[in-house]
Amino acid sequence: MATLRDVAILAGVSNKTVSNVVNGSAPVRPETKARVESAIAELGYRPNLAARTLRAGRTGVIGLAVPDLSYSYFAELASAVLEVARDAGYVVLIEQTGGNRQDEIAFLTGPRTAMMDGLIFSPLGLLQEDADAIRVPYPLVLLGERTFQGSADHVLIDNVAGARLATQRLIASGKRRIAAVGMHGRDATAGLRLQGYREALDLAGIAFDESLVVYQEMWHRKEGAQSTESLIVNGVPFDAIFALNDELALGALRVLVEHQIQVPEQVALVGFDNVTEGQFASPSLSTIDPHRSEVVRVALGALLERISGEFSAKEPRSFRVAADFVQRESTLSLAE
Amino acid sequence: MATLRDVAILAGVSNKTVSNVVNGSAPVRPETKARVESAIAELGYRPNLAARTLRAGRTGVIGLAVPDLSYSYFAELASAVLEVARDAGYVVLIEQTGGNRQDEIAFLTGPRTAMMDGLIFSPLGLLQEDADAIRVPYPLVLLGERTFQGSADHVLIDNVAGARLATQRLIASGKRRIAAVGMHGRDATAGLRLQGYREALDLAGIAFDESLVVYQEMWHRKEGAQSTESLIVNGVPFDAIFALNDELALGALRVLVEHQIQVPEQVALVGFDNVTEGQFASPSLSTIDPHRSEVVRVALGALLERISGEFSAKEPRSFRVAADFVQRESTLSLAE
DNA sequence: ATGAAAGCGCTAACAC
DNA sequence: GTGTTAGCGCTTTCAT
Repeated sequence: MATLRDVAILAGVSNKTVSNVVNGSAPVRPETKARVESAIAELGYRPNLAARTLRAGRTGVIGLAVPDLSYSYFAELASAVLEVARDAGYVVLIEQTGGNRQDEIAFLTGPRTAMMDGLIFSPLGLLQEDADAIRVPYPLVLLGERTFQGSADHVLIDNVAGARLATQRLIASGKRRIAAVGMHGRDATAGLRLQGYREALDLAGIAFDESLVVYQEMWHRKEGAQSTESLIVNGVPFDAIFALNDELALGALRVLVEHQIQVPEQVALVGFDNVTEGQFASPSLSTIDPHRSEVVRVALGALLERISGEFSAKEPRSFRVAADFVQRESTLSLAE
Repeated sequence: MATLRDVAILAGVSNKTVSNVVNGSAPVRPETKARVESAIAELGYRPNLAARTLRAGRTGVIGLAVPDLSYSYFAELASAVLEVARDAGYVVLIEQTGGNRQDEIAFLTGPRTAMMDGLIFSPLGLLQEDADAIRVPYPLVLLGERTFQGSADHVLIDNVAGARLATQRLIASGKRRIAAVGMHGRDATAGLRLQGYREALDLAGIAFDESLVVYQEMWHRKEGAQSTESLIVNGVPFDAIFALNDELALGALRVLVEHQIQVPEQVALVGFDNVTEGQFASPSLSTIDPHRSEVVRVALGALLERISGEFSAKEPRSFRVAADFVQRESTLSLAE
């Protein structure tokens, strides 16, 4: 591999001049520049990033850590991060944490974060008491709902309001026995979404019925299917389902259709996340749109401000991104 | 940020000793080791990757370039790459090329590949005559069907055989008017899959009917829906659809259901890729499984051999991974 | 506008 | 087992 020095020798100039040509850091006489450029072409010279990084102290790499890229939601999130980061001149290192607490903590301080200028982290297993774990020696932006005390910036997704909205739409369309699918204590998201659900019931004066809450640790299509199956098998009467995410909803839909239950007439259905797939289900899936691209824009903006030092106050910042309802075929449309 | 030198001074030892402790490169007396370790902890020392890389000449980063991560297929592929690469001690930089030729070529030699020890590249727009473009100064493994002359290793997905198989299953179940959805000249994949389709027709003595081929540049659900809509609107009689990928198939399914066409009785449907989503469609989607995880295993294996120099012959290698049929509800099951 | 030289933090070769 | 030292390739003063 040719080095900058090789280019300098071939072009008959010094290191500095080559560097100036490569980086445009200082004006170079046109003829000198031409000589240098042809030497670069001849040798197939490419700047060594490691050396540049060693000098500059930054790598141009940001990290994105998500539980699992094979979930539509995180894949679409990652796609958005890649796009925005590229515009800012960064490359992105993606990491799958598996969503469990141990691995998430280990990752944060492990060697795999070593070359990142900063990290966008969508945690799942991390608990409130892990506030220490996120005190890391690089800029960090958390995605999601958790408000750790005094450490990293985070972008809050409006889980409570979104869930409330979803449930309210079901209620407004005349549904009363609304099942909530996907509750668990594994992470905060589930609890917050259930809270929104309960708030909507309260506001409408509908009693909360524990038998309508289906617990699931995982949020895949499979669990959505199982949950719905169990509601049916157990003979629990219900006229709507609020699935805590879209994948659960799509699994539920599959089972409803199998049982020839009319959606939305007999049972209406709403998910959460607005993954693309929901548009093409039959019937198409009503959902809560958490505005992924806005979340990404805000998160990356905050991260880049931290990296550049443009924003350097110690106190962490919170940004809240609103969520809204997307009406599709799986819920009755409200008369205007 | 503390450096190795700082640690050495605090522990009262030399650089080398600290390095030995950090890397286990040579035995260190337990008490010395303990002193070094406590100095590391006290200073919060983390090795500087750039410096290490500059010395060692490798970064521990591999790249993965795909057209777009928001396609289920590529997201699931990426997820597999991340997993296997992690086991091999590598981190992964993911890049979205957009699938067009210009950007793909520019990316290959651009600065964004500079820190990669090697690259796994799933091209779309690249043409046969771009063989030069893939002569890059780092190990490269191509995913897909293209056989560029004398340059990079590649892992071939068995498009022709897979498509033939899909079509044969439809024929065996009694279908005769099989539409092929998603043909185009944009990349080789479409042509190869159509070739497999035609081979199956020929073998069964069914005449190829151009009116059953629907052209689409893109392979999203949306185009699958449009294609099916157009077949119906144009009054083309058909009793089966072979969609060139699963997303097209899922879009097609949506329209079939909308029109209350019985699947598979009136129209059977097969896709290609075996994305998870197909299992939960109603009816579930029969498809060709290209064995993604095997593809990834082979590709990464080849790449790592090139990176380590374990395999250094100039001639590029080809690896072929078989594809097979997955029977689900969208095709009639064959009596045994 | 260009050159000389120092040094970013680490590892490896070589001494002791 | 441990210390000394040279240099990986680049950018960046500081001269000229």
